[in-house]
Order: sequence, then C-alpha cells, then structure tokens
Amino acid sequence: MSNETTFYGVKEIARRANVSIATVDRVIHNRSGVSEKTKKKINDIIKELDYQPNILASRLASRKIISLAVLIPKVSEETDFWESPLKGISRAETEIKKYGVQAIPFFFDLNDRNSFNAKADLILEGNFHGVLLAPSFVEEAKQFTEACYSRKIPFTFIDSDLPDQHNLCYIGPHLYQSGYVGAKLLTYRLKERHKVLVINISRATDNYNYVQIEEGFRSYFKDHKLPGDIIRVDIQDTDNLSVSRELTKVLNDHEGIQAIFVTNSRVFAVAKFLEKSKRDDISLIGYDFLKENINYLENGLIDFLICHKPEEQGYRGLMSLYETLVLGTRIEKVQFMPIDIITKENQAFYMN
Amino acid sequence: MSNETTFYGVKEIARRANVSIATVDRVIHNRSGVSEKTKKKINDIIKELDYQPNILASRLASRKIISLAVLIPKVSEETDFWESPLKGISRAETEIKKYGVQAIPFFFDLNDRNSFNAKADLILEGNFHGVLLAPSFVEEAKQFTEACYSRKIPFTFIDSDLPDQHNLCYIGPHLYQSGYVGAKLLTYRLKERHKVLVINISRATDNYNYVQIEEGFRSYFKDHKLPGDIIRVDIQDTDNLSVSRELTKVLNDHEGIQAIFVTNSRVFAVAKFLEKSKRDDISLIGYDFLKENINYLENGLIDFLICHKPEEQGYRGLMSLYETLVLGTRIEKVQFMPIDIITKENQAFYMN
DNA sequence: CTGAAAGCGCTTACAG
DNA sequence: CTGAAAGCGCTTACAG
Repeated sequence: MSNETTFYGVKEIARRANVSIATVDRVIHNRSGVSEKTKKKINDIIKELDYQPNILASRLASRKIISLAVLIPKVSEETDFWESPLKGISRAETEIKKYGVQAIPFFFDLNDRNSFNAKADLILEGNFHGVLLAPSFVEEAKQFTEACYSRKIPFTFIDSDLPDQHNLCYIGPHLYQSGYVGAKLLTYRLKERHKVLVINISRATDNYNYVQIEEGFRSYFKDHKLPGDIIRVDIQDTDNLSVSRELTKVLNDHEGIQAIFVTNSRVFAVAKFLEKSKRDDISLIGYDFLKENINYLENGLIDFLICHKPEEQGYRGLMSLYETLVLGTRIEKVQFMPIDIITKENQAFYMN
Repeated sequence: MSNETTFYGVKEIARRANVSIATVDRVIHNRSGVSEKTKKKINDIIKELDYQPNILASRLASRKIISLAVLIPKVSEETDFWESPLKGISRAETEIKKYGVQAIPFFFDLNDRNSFNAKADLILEGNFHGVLLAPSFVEEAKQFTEACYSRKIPFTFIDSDLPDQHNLCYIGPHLYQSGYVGAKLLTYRLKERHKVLVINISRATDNYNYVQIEEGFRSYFKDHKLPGDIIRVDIQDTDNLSVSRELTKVLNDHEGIQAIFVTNSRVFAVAKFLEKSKRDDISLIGYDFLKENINYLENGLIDFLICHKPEEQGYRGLMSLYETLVLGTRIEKVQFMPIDIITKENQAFYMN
C-alpha cells in the first residue's frame, strides 16, 4: 500500500513519440488511419510507461452510451428465484449509469423455449454492445451466442454454463460439487444404512443443471462407500396438488426414507407436503434463498438450503461486461460462486 | 433499468442562479465567502434539480490526495488471520488509488496493548482524512476514537464492534449468533445427552469477542433444552506444547467428550493434538479460513469452520471511508457479515 | 463576497 | 495519415 507511483498520460506519450495526443488516442483505441511506423513507436512507449488509461477522464470526455442487453427468465409464480440476479444487475447498473452505461432487460418464460428465441432475436436487432444471459435452453442459447460471436458482441453466462462457447466468462455454481455438498449435509447424521430420495421438480425436460447436481450427489455416496439406496423421482407438474400426489406415491412405495434432497429451489413444495402429512422424521435439503424456503427453514421442516449467491451473479455478470467494454480489464473466464450453506441460525445474515 | 434521466450540472445551476460556477462550487462544498442570500438561492436550485455531482469530473479536477490510516493487528506466527483483511484493504486501495486515495497501514501487536497506543498516536499526528481500525483493545480503542471524533476524523470498525462510539460504521460478524450457529453444527448429530468442550485459546485476557461467542453458543443449548454438560477451558499460552498439555489434562478430567468448539482461529492447534493422540471420535469446530485449518478440514479432523469474510471486511471497511469522504454516500452504520459454514466439500469455492 | 480562466486526462469532430 | 482546438463537469488559484 501507499507506494508512490507516477501515472503517465497521453500527453507524455505524445511528447515522447513526437506526435499529437489525437494520434496517441487513435493507437490506444486501435482506430485506423495511423502509419505502421508511428503506431509501433507509440505502442512501444505505452508498454515502456505501463500506461494505464484514466477511466474517469475517458468516460467524462466520451458521450457515447454503452447499451447492454440482459436475457434472463422472468420471475414467475412458481419461483421468484430470478428476482435476485435481477436485483444484482440493477445494482450494477445504478453504479455504472453515470459512466454512460445502460442495461436493457429481456425476460423469457422458462416454460417456453420459443420465448427465449423471440427475445434473443430482439437483442440481435437491437445493436447492443454486450449481452448477459442465462443459457437455460441449451440449443437455443448456443445458436444465439454464435450469432453474437459472429457480430463480435461479447456475452457472459450466469446461473449455468455452456462449455466451449466464446463467452466472455461464466459466473455461477460448480453444480457437481454443489450436489456433493448436498449429499454430505444430508448424510451427516445418518448413521446406519441410508435410504434417501432425490427429487427434481421442473417442467423443462432437458435440465442440464439437474443432471450435474445429481451426479455430484451420487458421487459422494460412492466416494464414501455409503451403503443404502438412492431413490429418484421426476415431478414435471409443479403445482402443489401434483407434487403432493407424486410424493404420496413414492413415500408409499418406499418405506423408511430418512432424507430428501431437492435439486432446485422448489424444495418448499416438498416442505409443504411434509408439513401437511406430518412427516417431521424426514430431513430435507434443497436450494436457494427464497422467502418460502426460508419460512420452512425457520420452522424446521427444511434442514439446510444451499445457495450460490444469485444476486452476486447478476451483479458480477453485468460488471464483467462493463469491465471489458469500458475499462478494458481482463477477467477470469470461469468464476465459480461459493456453495453457501444456510441454516435456520445463520440465515438472517446471508448475503445473496 | 434503462430509464432516461437528464443529469444537470454546476453550469445549469449557475445559469439559473445567475452566478458563476465558482460560487456554485463554494456552496456545494460549504465553503465560506458566499452571502446567505445567494447561498439559499443556489441550495434551492440544487434541491429542485436533485443535483448529483459527477464524481469522475470532481476527482479528475481535484489534485487533492486523500490519506486513510489503517490500524490492524500484524500478521503473527500464531495466526495469519489478519492477512485476509489486509488483502481486502489492498484490493480496495488499488481500485481507488487512481481517484487520489491512498491507505497507510499501521500494525500493532495483539499481545501488546502499548503497541496499539503507539500506532494510534502516530496516526493522530499524521493528519489523516479517515481511519479504519480493529478495536481489539477496548479501552485503548475508545480513547483513540474519541480523539478522532474530536478532530472530526471519521473512523470505521472491522472484526469487532464498540457500541455507542461515533464510528462511521461497523463491518464484521454478529458474534453472538455466530456462536449460536456453532452450537447447532456441533450438536447436529449428537443424539443423546451431550458432553461438549469449549476452548478459548488466546493470550489477551479481556477478549470481548470470545465472551459474545460463548454466550451465543450456550444460548443454543438453553433454547433447545439440550441436556448435558458444557465444559470450558481457557488456554493462555498459545504454543503447541502448552495447548497439548492443557488438552490432555481436560480430556482426562472429563471422560466422554464428544465434541469441541474452539472460539477462534486457533482450532488447528486442537486438531493437531487430536491427530497426535488419535482421538478421531471427537467432532471439532472452529473459526476461520486459514491454511492450517483447511488442511485439517481436508483430512477430516475439523468438521466445520465458521468464517466471517475477513477479506470482505477489509475491503468494505476501506471503501466505506472512500464512499463517505469522496462520494458523499450515506452508508449503513452496522453491516453484519454472513456466518459462513465451511466444510471439506465446499471449501474450494469459498470466497473470503 | 464574486467571477474569469486555466486545467484535470481524456475524446471528438473538423481541417488539412 | 496527422494535428489543433473545443469540450466533458468539475476544482483551483488569482484578481477584484
């Protein structure tokens, strides 16, 4: 800290290169119309001086507005999970608005892949400088981001990753490991032979996230040679009645289930069922810091929630575009969020 | 997001008030030499326009350097805990250096309260614009911050709080609740009557933190009417030999101890002892994301670590001063850090 | 008590 | 291919 450093600016570069600052500016921004020779000379000086542009001055002088598109699921009745990323995005926008950056949201319906395509097309027409998206529909997202890539529009993924795309970065959970942590918590107090139930409640049939979480979950049992059974069930209709019906069935078919792991934020639906059917003998673990989930955590029906800082994901996602586009910072391509463990006792201090 | 707002500046204010921008500037910064009449006129316009100063322009034009003092424990051989806050502070400084802010560190010795006074005096002589400190020695810190207050130097606490001081804010854990969480984790798999040991390893005799943590810890047992015994021991000599001797003694005196809770980062010393004496029947929980602790977490000797984002504390602590002094932002007086639960399985993704 | 002018480090037309 | 000049929204001496 506190070591004195002299910062050199365009003026000094211009002086040393014997050119005007306008020419220096052209080189810095890779604009055309500069001879190779002077270009090289200036670049050498820039390197020598370790020139760091003054962003304050840069943004102040430039009246350009940078528009970023945000493509995420809309908050539905089923789950208000996406409120959090949106909040983070808004926070980021507020912070960088005065520097001439704006973010335009486009919401798609998680139950309708066409809505994703429709919004994606709007974005492509819109001439944005960057895109932040949740690639919830794998194939559709691939198509869209390829279009972005060919137009040289940088884009960032949050919530889940699509490997080997030309994304600027991924900001979200390591899903496999998250499932692994879930298994650890679930079995922490199961001493004997276990009998556990894994539930995926989701309308989407190609949920990539779910697969990775379950893989991690099962690996924990394998790695620790835990004897017993893992039963799994898919529930496609997400309304309370359907969930209730399915659960009744599976708990009838399999007696002695000690614990349930829900692979997403719909864990409250299971908690509701357990509450009604008075099954307080079953441990329950699931995902995400939703109000409904917290309620069930509070009254003891949910033992643990796992959460991956959704708000932070949104905030960082937008900032990653800002940093690239405006500040020219190089950023980490993969930024895993922590796998946060939330209990009744620490929930009040959780930071999304 | 994305609502168009027109920002008005000093020029517009000056135009409307029929004065020069220099006069507007004087009013904005509460500088003397403006008649009450014009002052009022200008202030009214400022309110009417909801004027937001452009910090970029402000910092760019001003060549003033803002100096912040940082008063925290030095990294000792006993524990490298304070590395993390320092890291956060450095990160913050790097970010705001180009805006003319610098941070000067002053390190005191946690085993020597006089070193705190000595450094505090240096800071008071140094003419700083703000102070970030860990008030580890309660009385000494009070004296120092009162001196700051009378000199109108804003100061922020991290790591632990001193209630009812004129601090700008407190950024750190809710210690009581943190002990409460510790108890929950410790007892999560203790089914019958419990017998647990609480250990405080610390040279300082008036450790305020410890008291609050233990209070929370004990409350959990009371609130849940858990039957059994809580044994406690203070270990003042922090070297391995002393710790080993004390532990041998207490484990002899009290048979059947199932779990140990260490109230600070020295939990590795206990883990080392348990490892040597092959007591893998005892659950162990303690504090902080130190390399040594992580090792014992990895090999299973420590079950859980609790952590309060020390790096974030440092980062936010410095930023809180910057935001107040430079940006004029109003900030939260008490900012509790989350009570993070770290296990072998999620430690790789932990964010300090 | 007040204002005109220079300057912070950049960007942006415009002219050549 | 290059440069002179104005301007971004502020602050800072300096002059009156």
